[in-house]
Amino acid sequence: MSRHPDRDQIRIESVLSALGSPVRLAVVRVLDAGGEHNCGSVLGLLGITAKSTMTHHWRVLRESGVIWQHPSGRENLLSLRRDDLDARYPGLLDAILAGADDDEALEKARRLMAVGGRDRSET
Amino acid sequence: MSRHPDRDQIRIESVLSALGSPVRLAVVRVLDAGGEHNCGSVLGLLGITAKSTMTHHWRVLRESGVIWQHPSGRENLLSLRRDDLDARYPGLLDAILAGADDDEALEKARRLMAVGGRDRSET
DNA sequence: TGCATTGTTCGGCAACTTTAGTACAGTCGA
DNA sequence: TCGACTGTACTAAAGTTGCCGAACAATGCA
Repeated sequence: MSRHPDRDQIRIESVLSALGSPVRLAVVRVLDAGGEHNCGSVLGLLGITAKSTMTHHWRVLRESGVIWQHPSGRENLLSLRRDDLDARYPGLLDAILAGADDDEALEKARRLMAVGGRDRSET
Repeated sequence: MSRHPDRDQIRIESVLSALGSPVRLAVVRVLDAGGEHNCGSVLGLLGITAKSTMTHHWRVLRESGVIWQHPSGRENLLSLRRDDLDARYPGLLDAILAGADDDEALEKARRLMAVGGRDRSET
């Protein structure tokens, strides 16, 4: 069931397209913030989504080399492959995570402006 | 015909999914290496592909905020939005471009090994 | 003005992605 | 051993992407 690529089998295109999805980027942010998670706990933090849907996303993240996924008891623990990603692509993950935070802050600020400052240009 | 996002409308997910494609990543590497290009010159460097296919890729790169595309005479000049990307996501573009170079070098080395060193594990 | 050049738009097609429902397999606790 | 729990496998529908040919628009040169 596994299929994790070795460190030197990771390709940047796969990493980028894996992270170029809102759901999967959110997963990676959760994993970066916390320690160990099982599938269900991440699923809870993201709000909705069916288990089978997430199984699909786990596979994309796993096969692109972004996460480790290993069974432990009846759970399947998830963790970021930070060491491998940092080794292959120094600064990439940090830049992406910082960028995601930045986007979120910017979005939040924009919403405040829309309420307090009379939004002028949006529909 | 344009539709370029403002700097603060750029979202990291769009950038990542734009660059998570071999063709578009190659385009960005070409733009990073050289100065100004028109559509045809990049198309030539990538080998094949129909013009209309590339028009599609230009749009993805343009609308995600990765490139500028502006008409000049009968050509359409392309350039990387390096300043905007660096401002929004410091280190991201450098990490990606370095990673792409690294992947390519690794791939090249692997091919040499396969010829000289008797490849053991591949199909 | 006529023609070649440059790239866009449009329509269609195949392949892939995302999502979810249902059924199932492994593990832990009672 | 039985049942609850965790997650995968399989299937399928809906949407998206990538690719291309043909027609079109804009420009510049002769």
